[in-house]
Amino acid sequence: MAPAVPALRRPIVSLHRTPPPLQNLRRHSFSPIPHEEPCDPPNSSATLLSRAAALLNFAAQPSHLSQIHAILLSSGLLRCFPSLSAKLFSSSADLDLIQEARHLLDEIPRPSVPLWNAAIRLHSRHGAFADALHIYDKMLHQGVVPDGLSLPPVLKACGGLPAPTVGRAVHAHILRRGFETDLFVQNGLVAMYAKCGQIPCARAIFDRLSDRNVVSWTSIISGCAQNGFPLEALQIFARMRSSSDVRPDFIALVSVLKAYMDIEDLDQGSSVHGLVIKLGLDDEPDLVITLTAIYAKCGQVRTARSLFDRVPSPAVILWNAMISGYAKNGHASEAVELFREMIARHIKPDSVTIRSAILACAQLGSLEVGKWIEDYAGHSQFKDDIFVKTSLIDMYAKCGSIAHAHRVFECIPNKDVVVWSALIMGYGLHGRGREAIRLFEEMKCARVRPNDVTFVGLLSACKHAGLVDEGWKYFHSMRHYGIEPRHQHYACVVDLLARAGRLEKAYEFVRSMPMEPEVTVWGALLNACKIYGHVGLGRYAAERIFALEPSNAGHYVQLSNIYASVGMWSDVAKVRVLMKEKGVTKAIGCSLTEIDGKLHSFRAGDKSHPRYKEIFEKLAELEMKLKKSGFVPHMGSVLHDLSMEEKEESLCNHGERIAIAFGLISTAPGTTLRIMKNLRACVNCHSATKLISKLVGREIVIRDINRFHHFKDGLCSCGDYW
DNA sequence: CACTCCATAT
Repeated sequence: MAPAVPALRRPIVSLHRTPPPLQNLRRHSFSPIPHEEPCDPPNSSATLLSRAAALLNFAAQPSHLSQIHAILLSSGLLRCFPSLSAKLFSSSADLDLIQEARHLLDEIPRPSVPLWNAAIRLHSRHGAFADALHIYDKMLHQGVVPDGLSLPPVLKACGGLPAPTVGRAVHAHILRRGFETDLFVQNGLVAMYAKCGQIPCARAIFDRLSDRNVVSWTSIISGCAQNGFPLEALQIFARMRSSSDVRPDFIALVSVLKAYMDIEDLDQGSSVHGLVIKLGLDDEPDLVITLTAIYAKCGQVRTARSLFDRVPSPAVILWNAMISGYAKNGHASEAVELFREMIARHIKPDSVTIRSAILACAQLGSLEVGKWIEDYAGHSQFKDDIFVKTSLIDMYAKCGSIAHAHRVFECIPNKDVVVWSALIMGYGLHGRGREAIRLFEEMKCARVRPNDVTFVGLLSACKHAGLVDEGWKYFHSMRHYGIEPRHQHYACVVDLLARAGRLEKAYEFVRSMPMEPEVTVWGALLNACKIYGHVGLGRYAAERIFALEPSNAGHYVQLSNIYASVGMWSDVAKVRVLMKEKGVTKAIGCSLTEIDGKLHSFRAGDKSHPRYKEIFEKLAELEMKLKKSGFVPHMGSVLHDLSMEEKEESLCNHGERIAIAFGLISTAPGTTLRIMKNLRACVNCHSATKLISKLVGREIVIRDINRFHHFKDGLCSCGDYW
């Protein structure tokens, strides 16, 4: 069978014009391969053969190689000189041309062991594990005896399979062949078992090693770190430091940092940073990437950025670490900005970059920037990437346009469970629970199996829409799918029960949980207690929360609101004192709105905007209209009795309303206003906005920290429960 | 021979 030869755009003669190989060839005058005589030589074949053999040494680009391949085929040389096939094979392997190498291997009558090894290594290195194993199998079937270099890539391929079955067979094979003393093979075994999740096996082999080099230690450490055992990884690293004089190299430290990243221990992580510097490895690109990632992931974006900035031309992965670090830690605009800088510098993003940039847009909440990124992704080579599409669905939902999210969804040919879950979650965010349920049912009809995240989406959709009975039913259907409910699921049910006013039942439900309730669960109870003014239970839930998460200001505010709703002012004051004692400060309320592709941010009584005079005129007009139609501030008495904290709350209302006023004067009548805020919607503001939507005949879409509120004709999509 | 960045979750 002839190997596939790519179509040539230019005539073959152009090869002879390609300067470097030919010039080199003339200068060095390579001798022809002596012992092989052409069987039926075409014209001047000896010259061609010598040139071809030499050219292969210089084939530095796939296009060179395929042209040489074409010459050899069309001239008949390949058929006459089998040695050229082997040479062609090695060149293809060196250039990572897997397909080409694979075809050539089949053409070679009796490949040597190094040739087999090269073929296995090539496939293994590129993740073509099944192919690598297939080639190994074929080698054995031809009676070829593998050497010590054959097995490490075979083991690597076994490690890429989900089950250790094949790996065990190869292990047995190794013992039979007597390779068990080869350190490289041993290291390969350790890594293989660790990757298949067989950590005890990996450790057993590692422990029995009489001689351990840096790769042995690295294999077991990274095996643990990469497979969900960060603590074991760190424990072994400690043993490496104390009981051996093997110096960790950059790869070992990358894995150690990854383990600290997983347990989010930045303190220890930065002490490893110290070690990195001490060992003089701080310019090692992979370590810079991992260090940047750990700082960014733990919220130290400035430190991460300073590492990033020290690198003159960062690799794509480093850009990714920085961009996703920004996106995940509330620095969405920096993430988008950095992504733009990357494009401006003509650095080609990969699919991870694009996904991180889309995530940043989702956090940013700007529909305009969101459309821009979709356009960008649509023109990239990742336009059909299901991961990219999934994040677009999430992004559009979080940017307030469920219609856009649905459009992306519709265009995905083979929707997997994550795609469905993302849209279900999106409908839930917008309070459209019925549609979320319909989607869920459609998904089941499409024979896609829901997972635990699907149920988080579905139950939170029921929660946001107040579909109590449906939520209860779906919660209990989880077990039919063999899904064990987790905290988020319990939290949704607690919320649903409490919403229906069944606080006692909700508490009973919390007590019946098979695990220790976490903040989300108590938080749901606390929220409901605020709605129903249930002081006793609210206080209890708050105490549990404070024990678990003492520095989150939102919880203190909730408790304070419960006291306020029933007029317990002295307790409100006590909460304030408690906050001061613990050094907890409330996040400053901030509302954003986007006009003509530009984001405008408004804070407490903000007068910094260039058009603030017009804005405040509009605001006064709105206040008057509200008063005229009988609007009474809901928490008037609260404001009267409280100082700092509630004042802030009231100012936050202003911030939101300033954004509305600004939107009204900046857009054509009837345009939907879109506003994002960093806190949850507050009662006073919420009822005012409902009325405003009616008074000015506008649809107002507000994204708070938890969900969307669609205000229209005096009503809100949340049904006044959030 | 060993390694880093990654979509869906209150």
